[in-house]
Amino acid sequence: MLDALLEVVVLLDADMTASLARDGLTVARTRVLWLVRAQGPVTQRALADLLEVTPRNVTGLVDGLVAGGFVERSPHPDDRRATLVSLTPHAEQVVDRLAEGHGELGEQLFGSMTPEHRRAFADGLAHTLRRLHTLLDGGPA
Amino acid sequence: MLDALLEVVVLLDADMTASLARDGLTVARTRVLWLVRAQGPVTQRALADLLEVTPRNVTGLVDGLVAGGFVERSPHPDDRRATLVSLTPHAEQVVDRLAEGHGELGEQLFGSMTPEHRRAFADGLAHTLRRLHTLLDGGPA
DNA sequence: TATTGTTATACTCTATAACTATA
DNA sequence: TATAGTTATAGAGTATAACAATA
Repeated sequence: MLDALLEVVVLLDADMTASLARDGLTVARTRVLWLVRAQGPVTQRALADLLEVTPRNVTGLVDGLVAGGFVERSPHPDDRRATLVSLTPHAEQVVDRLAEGHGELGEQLFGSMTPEHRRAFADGLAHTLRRLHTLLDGGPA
Repeated sequence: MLDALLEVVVLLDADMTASLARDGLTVARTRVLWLVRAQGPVTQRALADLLEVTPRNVTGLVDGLVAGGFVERSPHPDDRRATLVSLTPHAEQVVDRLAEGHGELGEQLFGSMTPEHRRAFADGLAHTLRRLHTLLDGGPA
């Protein structure tokens, strides 16, 4: 069963990577866009905390997104050390489309399950998630 | 539901990455070890085909594994162009232990499910896998 | 001619450390 | 002193292209 789950992991990753590549995006950069859309303009420091990644890494991700025309940097109005990152209109469109695709993918993956199967599968996922959180948080180092 | 599945993806990846790091391994290099264990000594060309990765990439992966003492290169007996990659005794031990850990992880994730739940979840995974294969193989480009 | 594996080069994601400008 | 973001440096995974040795 773990093998099936791991195969799902691999295929989902391949599907998402290929899909994003068509828009000139990567998984890591798309996570940034997703956060900025949810939060509105944010500092790079906040992005680093939310992504659980170093500030240096955020610099690189934002550099790539600026070069691709997905985000813009602007000075923070109150703190001259800080930079605000915001979506361009183009990125807003792209991310909206990605959100639609997200819904469609769910429909394609689970839409043909019967309601009972879907509920049973959701239960299994919830169970697995709880176990994984236990492993990662409280598990043996 | 897709969100739960994606969270499982992220956490599983984090768990495996952390676990492998304790042995001085990465996910990509471990895939090589896994294949070599299954196949016996193989050429780098064969590894490139099996991993669906470029030959140049295999050179790098094998370089890293040689440096870590996990694999050895030896000349192919019949084809002087080719190189055979084989596991060191140390790697055999490590991979055996990883295989045990694989079993334990399955037990930790699914062992506390009731048999009916486990079967239902396995069904859901199989369904999802079929849909993913359809998407990736025959899906719209 | 075709194949095996390499060097050369490049891009992405990630990290630590040192530094600048600001708070 | 502390914080925000940068440059400098490094390692890992991935790719294409050119090339040498061999088939």
